Amino acid sequence: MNKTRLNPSTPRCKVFLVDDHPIVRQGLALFIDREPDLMVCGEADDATSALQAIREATPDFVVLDISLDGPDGLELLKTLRVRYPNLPVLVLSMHDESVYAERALRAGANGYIMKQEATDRVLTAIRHILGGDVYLSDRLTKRMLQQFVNGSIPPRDPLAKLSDRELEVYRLIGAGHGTRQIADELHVSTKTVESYQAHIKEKLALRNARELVQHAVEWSVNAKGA
Amino acid sequence: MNKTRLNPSTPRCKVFLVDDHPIVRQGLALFIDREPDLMVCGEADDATSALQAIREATPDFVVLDISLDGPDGLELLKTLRVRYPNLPVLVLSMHDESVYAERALRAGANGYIMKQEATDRVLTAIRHILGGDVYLSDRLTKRMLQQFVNGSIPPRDPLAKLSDRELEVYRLIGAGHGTRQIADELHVSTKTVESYQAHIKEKLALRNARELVQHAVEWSVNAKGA
DNA sequence: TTAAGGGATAAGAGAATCCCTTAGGCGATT
DNA sequence: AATCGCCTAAGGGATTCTCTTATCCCTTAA
Repeated sequence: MNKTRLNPSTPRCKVFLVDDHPIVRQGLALFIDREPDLMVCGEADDATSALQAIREATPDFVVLDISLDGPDGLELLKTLRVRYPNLPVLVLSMHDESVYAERALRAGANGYIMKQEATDRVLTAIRHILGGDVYLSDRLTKRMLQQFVNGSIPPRDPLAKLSDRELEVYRLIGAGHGTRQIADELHVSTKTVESYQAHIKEKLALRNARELVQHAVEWSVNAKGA
Repeated sequence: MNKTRLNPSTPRCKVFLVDDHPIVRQGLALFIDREPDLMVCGEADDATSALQAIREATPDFVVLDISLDGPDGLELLKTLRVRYPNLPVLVLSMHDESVYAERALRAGANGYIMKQEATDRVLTAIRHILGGDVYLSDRLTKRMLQQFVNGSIPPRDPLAKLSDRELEVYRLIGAGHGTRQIADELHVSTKTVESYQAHIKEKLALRNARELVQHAVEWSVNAKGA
């Protein structure tokens, strides 16, 4: 078979991109459009517009960045899972796998890949997933298997104790956002955000609000950690 | 005139890319290479290999991501400034401007642009800089001007505008201390500490208390203030 | 020498947040 | 069926935030 031959009877797979960095989006788009069996059918830079655009573009595949402004990628992923249970989603992240990978998979992602990885890995991942597999890095696969074998492993990262929502708030705190601002971004009451902040403080053993901000900012500066 | 005709008498400007995300690098590369007057002459994903590759590729321009693994982009920028004082550098960052822009400019960057901005802005920025200008976002330009106005001519270190007492409070904020705690430590009233915090916010053009803590923590993490 | 400016200190007041307690709904696990 | 964790959010007092204003002291300039 010839990979370069375009066959109109097998139309290209329509891929939708969600990432708040236009550079990344357009870079990916150029790459994907070069493939004979793939094409980009739309893009979005935040969760809200993504949902709308996806409804109209009816993609066969979504590439999703975890760390969006406002409601983050994890939230969007969960919503997508409800509305389109069979739509395959590949999660992109600039963060180390240890922080988001497990959450993403639990939320129904079909694959997880870091932006540090080579670009053609994205294509590999897309094809793996379209073939029905789940795509993970070797390292992460090993870790998940190990976790499977000996029950659960002691979470070395204290952030693992945070729930998805709490982590989302934590991230926004690290970006310098205020309580009210976060409430608006997540479309919940300030009281709810206050609750999350209290939970985070307790789980991370932080004594007051300043220490919480300090912790979150330091984490976000390191931005990838181990 | 045909734009597609390559004219050997006006060689394309050689651009070097430094970013630890291959997706971003290749996306930018595809974009830049489409321009008739620009071309990518090399790439690197960390500071060390960047220095070596730049020596060999002799670029006319460098696009540099601030947040690299290992020695970060700021370090690399400073080194480049020493070795190639006239080599123009555009700094890319995924962080909000308030975090790194000042440091980058102080370290000698010719422009600062966020990955959230449109891709063609990168091209605009490159051309601006090649024309001898400095490229900043409108918002950032405004902020810098304001600091220029209500400060003095040398905005070298924005912290230089802080009084001794204010700097002391700033330090303690960066350590995660609360208002009351700082008041006790300095043996003054909480009202006084509140005043200092307000002064600091104004002098550094920070919008709210969270941003103040963010700024102070980031400063203390970088622990050099140089 | 009188005025002006900046730094250290702090009070007043309304808004926002912090902090602690409590709680309903929901899905998963037991 | 009971329990547990998560998401959501309310009540209420304590603290902080934010803005405005002010006094005292010291230095510099008119």
